[in-house]
Amino acid sequence: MNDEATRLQEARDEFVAHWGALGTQWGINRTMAQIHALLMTAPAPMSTDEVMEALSVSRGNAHTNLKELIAWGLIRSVVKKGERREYFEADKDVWNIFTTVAKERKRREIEPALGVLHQCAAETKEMETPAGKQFHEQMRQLEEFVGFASKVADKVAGMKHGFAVQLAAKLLG
Amino acid sequence: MNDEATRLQEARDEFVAHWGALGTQWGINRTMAQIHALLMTAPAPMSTDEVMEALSVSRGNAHTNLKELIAWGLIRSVVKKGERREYFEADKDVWNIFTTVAKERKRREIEPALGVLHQCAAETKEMETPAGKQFHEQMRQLEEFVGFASKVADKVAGMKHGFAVQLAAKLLG
DNA sequence: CACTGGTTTCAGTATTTTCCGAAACCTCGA
DNA sequence: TCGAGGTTTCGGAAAATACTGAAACCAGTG
Repeated sequence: MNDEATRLQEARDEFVAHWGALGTQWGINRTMAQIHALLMTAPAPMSTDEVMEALSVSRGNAHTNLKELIAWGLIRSVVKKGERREYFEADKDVWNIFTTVAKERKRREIEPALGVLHQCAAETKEMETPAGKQFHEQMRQLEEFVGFASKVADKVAGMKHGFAVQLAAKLLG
Repeated sequence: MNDEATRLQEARDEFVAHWGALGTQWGINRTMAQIHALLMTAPAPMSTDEVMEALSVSRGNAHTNLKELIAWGLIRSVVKKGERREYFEADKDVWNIFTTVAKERKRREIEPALGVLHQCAAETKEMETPAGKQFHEQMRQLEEFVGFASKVADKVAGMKHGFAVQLAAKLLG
């Protein structure tokens, strides 16, 4: 039954590979997504060298993306006592992962958009011509909506898991 | 007061430029995002040549991205009667834009992920070792969550604007 | 049927992003 | 202060993506 170990390894490799491919779909670089997949399914924290080995990537690449994952808050480094090197482990709780990603995406995608829309709306506030009014109105509506989305994202990302499930259940019911 | 026309033009250019930059942040190509911004703020439908002119891009580029926007459902082509060439106009309703984007993103980001997770979970369903069980459990949880997200996305994208506002108001209140 | 105005495709080029590999850099213990 | 083990940085190579320009194509009209 050592066969099972092999099949597990295969399944894990598959997961890592596909998750990496998916990552590129959503504008996350492949290596970063792969490392995340790897650590999410690791039975124990892994060192930089283990990651390099498992994914066949260079030290520089592994390092950059480990730091990036830390910056996102998706993994953290742990120090095994008596050891000098760093080990990394991923948060495995799906709800935590979700809220972390949601917060980050909000910061990167929603907030800059709000800034642009707000400015464009402000600049055209006083316009009198139909064209000016129409443009302003479009900006205002977009700003309103995106601002709204921003608030919703905050709210959801701040929820505890149980509460979110309850809410969603009601929504879907 | 022709000055207002100038300022409006500047504001619009700014919007188009920034929206394009934002687009790249979310994995949408710059030109596509710019064309969308342009058409969202156009007082009337525009032809391919007008788009090329306004953004200083090649015909091929304009054409490709116009088709892509049509494929997403964010713009549509209209034929002015008596004219031979195609004109394009964007849906300007923010809620429509949102649901359209949401549907497309779900299709591109959520559905493929579900497939991968489902397969990895299935492949490890019968495993007996702790490592195998743990991996399976992780896949199962991810699949469950993503499936859930998928349903929520459907539900929200299918809502009428008014209803969504009502719901969100309750959520934020 | 051939001309005109318009659309679509695509090979090659430019730009952007990602990755490697190696050197520079820390930090602790001897 | 040196050396070993480990981390960080970064210039340039490689890969992926976007864009151009021009040719092929298509549909009405004279």
